[in-house]
Amino acid sequence: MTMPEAAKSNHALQHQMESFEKSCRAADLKLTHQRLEIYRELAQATDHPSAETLHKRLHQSMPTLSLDTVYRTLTTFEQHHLIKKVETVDSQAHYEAQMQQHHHLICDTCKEIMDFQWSSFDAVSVPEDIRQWGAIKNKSITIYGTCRKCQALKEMKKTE
Amino acid sequence: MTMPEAAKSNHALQHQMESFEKSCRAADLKLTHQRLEIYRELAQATDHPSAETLHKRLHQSMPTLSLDTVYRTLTTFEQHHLIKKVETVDSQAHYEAQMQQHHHLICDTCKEIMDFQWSSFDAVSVPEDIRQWGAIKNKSITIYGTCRKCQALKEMKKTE
DNA sequence: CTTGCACTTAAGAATATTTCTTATTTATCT
DNA sequence: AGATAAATAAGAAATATTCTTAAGTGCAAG
Repeated sequence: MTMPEAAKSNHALQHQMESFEKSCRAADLKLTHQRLEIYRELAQATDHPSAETLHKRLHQSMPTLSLDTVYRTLTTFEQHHLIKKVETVDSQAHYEAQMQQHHHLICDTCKEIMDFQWSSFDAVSVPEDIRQWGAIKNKSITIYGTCRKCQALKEMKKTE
Repeated sequence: MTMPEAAKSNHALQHQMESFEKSCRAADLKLTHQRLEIYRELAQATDHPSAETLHKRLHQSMPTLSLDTVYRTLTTFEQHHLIKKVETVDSQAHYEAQMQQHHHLICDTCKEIMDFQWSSFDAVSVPEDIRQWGAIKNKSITIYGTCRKCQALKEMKKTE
């Protein structure tokens, strides 16, 4: 089991970019500056950002990048299975570039989404009567609770 | 383990309505016609409807019911933990009145969401290093795949 | 290395989803 | 039944996402 990823190393990111470029070529997607930067920004992020958040971050270095391009590009990537939309109860859609099997922890206070692995769960197959439902492709867990940071903040407020 | 609920029996629904009314009184929520009908419609539904879907269904019997009231009422119910918002990648928010621990099957073709139980999973506690993250309140599974109905349709198209 | 063309982008308009404002109505407590 | 705080309807507004169109760009063929 691995702990929540720290900022990705340059080497790992570069490798991921190369693999991304290869996938784009295979899918006949042109390698535009916008696509490369949007993918890189998402791959570097550890917080499952929304289109708006990505746009804000990229605006610094690409002042003419339109929000629509971010939306359109994320949708294109998702259709080609290069990134994933994250299931949330949020009004904005959130995205991740992490394509390996993993699960999510969501803090009910700060709403932060963290990745985690649980390989022994991944290995079990679902009960027979659920398999009847159809062709199962994937199963993933979402854990809800309050993260340590938010717990600590609540404690502080109590003692005030 | 129970299979996906069939249309709820009159008796069970009546019981659920009584329990709902009790919770409303306890929470100082006035028992308006709109609230009762919105809750009843959601409790009867097996498809995790959106506010818009509920509004369409209720419009027949309550032509003056506003969509805003449906949104506002669902939000109120959710804040009082009388219903739940369902995690999806959909642009519209989906709701359910089922408050017992359960999990979801989502068909990638027709997008239908079904409930299922997996009590042996519910019983296991999460690995130690994940428990470090904070105070865990709940864990739930989402299974993706193609339901039998949609599989059958795909087969038909192939043989055409 | 230039030219053509299909694909992509930016900008603003349009649509979709959800929430707010305000005047009116209603449930509940006397 | 009357008072009152809460809830509703209607339309306006805010937020989130997608579409239209004209201009720009990657990349393949010459």
